Amino acid sequence: MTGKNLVGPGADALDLGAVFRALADEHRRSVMTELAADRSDSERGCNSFNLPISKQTQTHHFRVLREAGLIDEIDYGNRKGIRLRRADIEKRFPGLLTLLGAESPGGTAPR
Amino acid sequence: MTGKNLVGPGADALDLGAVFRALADEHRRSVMTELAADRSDSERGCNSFNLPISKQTQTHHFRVLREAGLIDEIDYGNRKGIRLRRADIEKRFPGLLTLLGAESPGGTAPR
DNA sequence: CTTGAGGTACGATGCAAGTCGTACCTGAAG
DNA sequence: CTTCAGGTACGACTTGCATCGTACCTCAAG
Repeated sequence: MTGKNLVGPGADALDLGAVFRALADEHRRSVMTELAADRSDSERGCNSFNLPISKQTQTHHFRVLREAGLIDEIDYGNRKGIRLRRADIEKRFPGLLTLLGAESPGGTAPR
Repeated sequence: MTGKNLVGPGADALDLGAVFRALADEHRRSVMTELAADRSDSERGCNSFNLPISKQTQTHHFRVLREAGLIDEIDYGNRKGIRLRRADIEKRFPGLLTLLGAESPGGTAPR
Protein backbone atom coordinates (compact mmCIF):
# COMPACT_ATOMS: atom_id res chain seq x y z
CA MET A 1 0.00 0.00 0.00
CA THR A 2 1.18 3.43 -0.82
CA GLY A 3 -0.01 5.51 2.10
CA LYS A 4 -1.14 9.10 1.79
CA ASN A 5 1.04 12.10 2.37
CA LEU A 6 -0.12 14.40 5.16
CA VAL A 7 -0.40 18.01 4.06
CA GLY A 8 2.24 20.65 4.66
CA PRO A 9 2.95 24.09 3.16
CA GLY A 10 4.06 24.36 -0.45
CA ALA A 11 7.72 24.84 -1.32
CA ASP A 12 7.30 28.59 -1.83
CA ALA A 13 5.18 29.04 1.28
CA LEU A 14 7.83 28.02 3.80
CA ASP A 15 7.94 30.59 6.57
CA LEU A 16 11.28 31.43 8.13
CA GLY A 17 9.67 32.14 11.49
CA ALA A 18 7.97 28.75 11.60
CA VAL A 19 11.23 27.08 10.54
CA PHE A 20 13.24 28.79 13.28
CA ARG A 21 10.56 28.03 15.86
CA ALA A 22 10.61 24.39 14.78
CA LEU A 23 14.39 24.20 14.99
CA ALA A 24 14.50 25.94 18.38
CA ASP A 25 13.55 22.71 20.16
CA GLU A 26 16.38 20.29 20.94
CA HIS A 27 14.44 17.15 20.06
CA ARG A 28 13.16 18.45 16.76
CA ARG A 29 16.60 19.76 15.87
CA SER A 30 18.20 16.39 16.61
CA VAL A 31 15.71 14.76 14.24
CA MET A 32 16.49 17.31 11.53
CA THR A 33 20.23 16.93 12.07
CA GLU A 34 19.96 13.18 11.61
CA LEU A 35 17.84 13.56 8.50
CA ALA A 36 20.17 16.17 7.02
CA ALA A 37 23.19 13.92 7.60
CA ASP A 38 21.69 11.08 5.54
CA ARG A 39 22.29 12.12 1.94
CA SER A 40 20.21 9.23 0.61
CA ASP A 41 17.05 10.83 2.00
CA SER A 42 15.46 7.46 2.57
CA GLU A 43 12.14 7.21 4.35
CA ARG A 44 12.47 6.51 8.04
CA GLY A 45 10.23 5.22 10.79
CA CYS A 46 9.14 7.45 13.65
CA ASN A 47 10.88 5.47 16.36
CA SER A 48 14.17 5.18 14.50
CA PHE A 49 15.30 8.39 16.23
CA ASN A 50 15.26 7.02 19.78
CA LEU A 51 13.76 10.17 21.24
CA PRO A 52 13.58 10.05 25.07
CA ILE A 53 9.96 11.25 25.13
CA SER A 54 6.50 9.70 25.08
CA LYS A 55 4.82 8.82 21.80
CA GLN A 56 2.20 11.55 22.24
CA THR A 57 4.94 14.12 22.44
CA GLN A 58 6.66 12.61 19.41
CA THR A 59 3.41 12.99 17.47
CA HIS A 60 3.39 16.65 18.48
CA HIS A 61 7.00 17.28 17.39
CA PHE A 62 6.65 15.56 14.02
CA ARG A 63 3.54 17.57 13.36
CA VAL A 64 5.37 20.81 14.08
CA LEU A 65 8.12 19.79 11.67
CA ARG A 66 5.59 18.91 9.00
CA GLU A 67 3.61 22.14 9.44
CA ALA A 68 6.86 24.07 9.15
CA GLY A 69 7.39 22.32 5.82
CA LEU A 70 10.59 20.55 6.86
CA ILE A 71 9.42 16.93 6.56
CA ASP A 72 6.77 14.81 4.90
CA GLU A 73 4.71 12.42 6.98
CA ILE A 74 3.39 9.40 5.11
CA ASP A 75 0.43 7.81 6.83
CA TYR A 76 0.17 4.01 6.49
CA GLY A 77 -2.69 3.68 8.95
CA ASN A 78 -1.02 1.97 11.86
CA ARG A 79 2.48 3.35 11.25
CA LYS A 80 4.05 6.45 9.78
CA GLY A 81 6.97 7.30 7.53
CA ILE A 82 9.17 10.39 7.80
CA ARG A 83 11.04 11.96 4.90
CA LEU A 84 13.13 15.11 4.70
CA ARG A 85 11.95 17.73 2.19
CA ARG A 86 15.52 18.43 1.16
CA ALA A 87 14.83 19.85 -2.30
CA ASP A 88 12.15 22.27 -1.10
CA ILE A 89 14.25 23.45 1.83
CA GLU A 90 17.32 23.94 -0.32
CA LYS A 91 15.30 25.86 -2.87
CA ARG A 92 13.69 28.18 -0.34
CA PHE A 93 16.45 28.43 2.29
CA PRO A 94 19.71 27.32 0.69
CA GLY A 95 22.36 26.41 3.24
CA LEU A 96 19.96 25.79 6.11
CA LEU A 97 20.55 22.03 6.21
CA THR A 98 24.30 22.52 6.09
CA LEU A 99 23.94 24.72 9.16
CA LEU A 100 22.52 21.83 11.13
CA GLY A 101 25.76 19.94 10.63
CA ALA A 102 27.67 22.76 12.35
CA GLU A 103 25.88 22.02 15.62
CA SER A 104 29.10 21.49 17.56
CA PRO A 105 32.50 22.90 16.50
CA GLY A 106 34.63 20.19 14.96
CA GLY A 107 32.06 17.42 15.07
CA THR A 108 31.17 16.14 18.55
CA ALA A 109 33.71 18.05 20.57
CA PRO A 110 33.24 18.38 24.34
CA ARG A 111 32.09 21.61 25.78
CA MET B 1 34.22 58.29 25.61
CA THR B 2 34.48 54.86 24.10
CA GLY B 3 31.90 52.91 26.06
CA LYS B 4 32.35 49.38 27.26
CA ASN B 5 31.20 46.32 25.37
CA LEU B 6 28.70 44.16 27.24
CA VAL B 7 29.73 40.52 27.40
CA GLY B 8 28.50 37.80 25.10
CA PRO B 9 29.71 34.30 24.23
CA GLY B 10 32.98 33.83 22.35
CA ALA B 11 32.97 33.20 18.61
CA ASP B 12 33.50 29.46 19.06
CA ALA B 13 30.95 29.18 21.84
CA LEU B 14 27.92 30.18 19.76
CA ASP B 15 25.13 27.68 20.35
CA LEU B 16 22.84 26.80 17.47
CA GLY B 17 19.92 26.23 19.82
CA ALA B 18 20.27 29.67 21.38
CA VAL B 19 20.61 31.21 17.92
CA PHE B 20 17.45 29.55 16.62
CA ARG B 21 15.56 30.46 19.78
CA ALA B 22 16.68 34.07 19.36
CA LEU B 23 15.64 34.16 15.71
CA ALA B 24 12.27 32.53 16.43
CA ASP B 25 10.84 35.84 17.64
CA GLU B 26 9.50 38.18 14.96
CA HIS B 27 10.86 41.36 16.54
CA ARG B 28 14.35 39.99 17.07
CA ARG B 29 14.40 38.53 13.59
CA SER B 30 13.40 41.87 12.05
CA VAL B 31 16.31 43.50 13.88
CA MET B 32 18.71 40.85 12.62
CA THR B 33 17.35 41.11 9.08
CA GLU B 34 17.95 44.85 9.09
CA LEU B 35 21.45 44.44 10.47
CA ALA B 36 22.31 41.71 7.98
CA ALA B 37 21.11 43.85 5.09
CA ASP B 38 23.51 46.68 5.95
CA ARG B 39 26.84 45.50 4.60
CA SER B 40 28.69 48.42 6.20
CA ASP B 41 28.03 46.97 9.66
CA SER B 42 27.89 50.43 11.18
CA GLU B 43 26.91 50.85 14.80
CA ARG B 44 23.26 51.64 15.25
CA GLY B 45 21.11 53.11 17.99
CA CYS B 46 18.51 51.03 19.78
CA ASN B 47 15.53 53.03 18.59
CA SER B 48 16.61 53.12 14.96
CA PHE B 49 14.61 49.95 14.40
CA ASN B 50 11.17 51.41 15.18
CA LEU B 51 10.01 48.38 17.10
CA PRO B 52 6.33 48.62 18.12
CA ILE B 53 7.05 47.56 21.69
CA SER B 54 7.89 49.27 24.97
CA LYS B 55 11.49 50.10 25.85
CA GLN B 56 11.59 47.52 28.66
CA THR B 57 10.71 44.83 26.15
CA GLN B 58 13.33 46.17 23.74
CA THR B 59 15.94 45.87 26.47
CA HIS B 60 14.86 42.24 26.89
CA HIS B 61 15.11 41.42 23.18
CA PHE B 62 18.52 43.04 22.68
CA ARG B 63 19.82 41.11 25.66
CA VAL B 64 18.60 37.83 24.17
CA LEU B 65 20.36 38.67 20.90
CA ARG B 66 23.56 39.55 22.75
CA GLU B 67 23.50 36.41 24.91
CA ALA B 68 22.99 34.34 21.75
CA GLY B 69 26.17 35.97 20.41
CA LEU B 70 24.49 37.66 17.47
CA ILE B 71 25.12 41.30 18.38
CA ASP B 72 27.40 43.46 20.49
CA GLU B 73 25.89 46.01 22.86
CA ILE B 74 28.05 49.00 23.59
CA ASP B 75 27.09 50.78 26.79
CA TYR B 76 27.59 54.57 26.77
CA GLY B 77 25.82 55.13 30.07
CA ASN B 78 22.66 56.86 28.97
CA ARG B 79 22.46 55.30 25.51
CA LYS B 80 23.46 52.10 23.82
CA GLY B 81 24.98 51.03 20.54
CA ILE B 82 24.13 47.89 18.59
CA ARG B 83 26.52 46.17 16.21
CA LEU B 84 26.16 42.93 14.26
CA ARG B 85 28.82 40.28 14.97
CA ARG B 86 29.00 39.41 11.29
CA ALA B 87 32.48 37.89 11.26
CA ASP B 88 31.86 35.61 14.23
CA ILE B 89 28.50 34.47 12.88
CA GLU B 90 29.89 33.79 9.43
CA LYS B 91 32.78 31.85 10.91
CA ARG B 92 30.62 29.67 13.13
CA PHE B 93 27.43 29.42 11.06
CA PRO B 94 28.28 30.37 7.46
CA GLY B 95 25.23 31.30 5.41
CA LEU B 96 22.99 32.09 8.35
CA LEU B 97 22.88 35.82 7.67
CA THR B 98 22.14 35.20 4.00
CA LEU B 99 19.17 33.13 5.10
CA LEU B 100 17.66 36.14 6.84
CA GLY B 101 17.48 37.91 3.50
CA ALA B 102 15.28 35.12 2.12
CA GLU B 103 12.52 36.07 4.56
CA SER B 104 9.92 36.56 1.82
CA PRO B 105 10.19 35.00 -1.64
CA GLY B 106 11.47 37.52 -4.14
CA GLY B 107 12.73 40.15 -1.74
CA THR B 108 10.05 42.16 0.06
CA ALA B 109 7.49 42.03 -2.68
CA PRO B 110 4.12 40.48 -1.95
CA ARG B 111 2.89 38.03 -4.51
C1' DC C 1 -13.06 -12.82 15.85
C1' DT C 2 -9.12 -11.08 19.61
C1' DT C 3 -4.78 -9.14 20.60
C1' DG C 4 -1.12 -5.98 20.50
C1' DA C 5 1.91 -2.36 18.60
C1' DG C 6 2.01 2.13 16.39
C1' DG C 7 -0.30 6.41 16.23
C1' DT C 8 -3.75 10.17 17.19
C1' DA C 9 -7.15 13.26 19.87
C1' DC C 10 -8.20 15.74 23.84
C1' DG C 11 -7.34 17.71 28.06
C1' DA C 12 -4.48 19.01 32.04
C1' DT C 13 -0.23 20.64 33.88
C1' DG C 14 4.02 22.93 34.52
C1' DC C 15 7.38 25.95 32.82
C1' DA C 16 9.52 29.28 29.73
C1' DA C 17 9.00 33.51 27.38
C1' DG C 18 6.97 38.12 25.73
C1' DT C 19 4.93 42.12 27.54
C1' DC C 20 4.35 46.06 30.37
C1' DG C 21 4.02 49.11 34.96
C1' DT C 22 6.65 51.18 38.43
C1' DA C 23 10.79 52.76 40.13
C1' DC C 24 15.45 53.92 39.53
C1' DC C 25 20.01 55.08 37.22
C1' DT C 26 23.10 57.78 33.79
C1' DG C 27 24.62 61.54 31.25
C1' DA C 28 23.80 65.71 28.40
C1' DA C 29 21.56 70.16 27.95
C1' DG C 30 19.79 74.16 30.10
C1' DC D 1 21.89 72.76 40.41
C1' DT D 2 17.33 70.85 37.62
C1' DT D 3 15.26 68.65 33.79
C1' DC D 4 14.62 65.09 30.56
C1' DA D 5 15.41 61.26 27.31
C1' DG D 6 17.52 56.72 26.99
C1' DG D 7 18.13 52.58 29.43
C1' DT D 8 17.85 49.06 33.24
C1' DA D 9 15.93 46.24 37.35
C1' DC D 10 12.23 43.98 39.35
C1' DG D 11 7.88 42.12 39.47
C1' DA D 12 3.32 40.79 37.70
C1' DC D 13 0.55 39.11 34.08
C1' DT D 14 -0.46 36.43 30.10
C1' DT D 15 0.44 33.50 26.38
C1' DG D 16 2.72 29.76 24.20
C1' DC D 17 4.67 25.40 24.34
C1' DA D 18 6.59 20.85 25.80
C1' DT D 19 5.02 17.05 28.28
C1' DC D 20 2.16 13.33 29.60
C1' DG D 21 -2.43 10.58 31.08
C1' DT D 22 -6.42 8.65 29.35
C1' DA D 23 -9.07 7.07 25.71
C1' DC D 24 -9.64 5.77 21.06
C1' DC D 25 -8.32 4.39 16.20
C1' DT D 26 -5.90 1.27 12.49
C1' DC D 27 -4.00 -2.61 10.82
C1' DA D 28 -1.58 -7.03 10.83
C1' DA D 29 -0.82 -11.40 13.05
C1' DG D 30 -2.78 -15.06 15.38
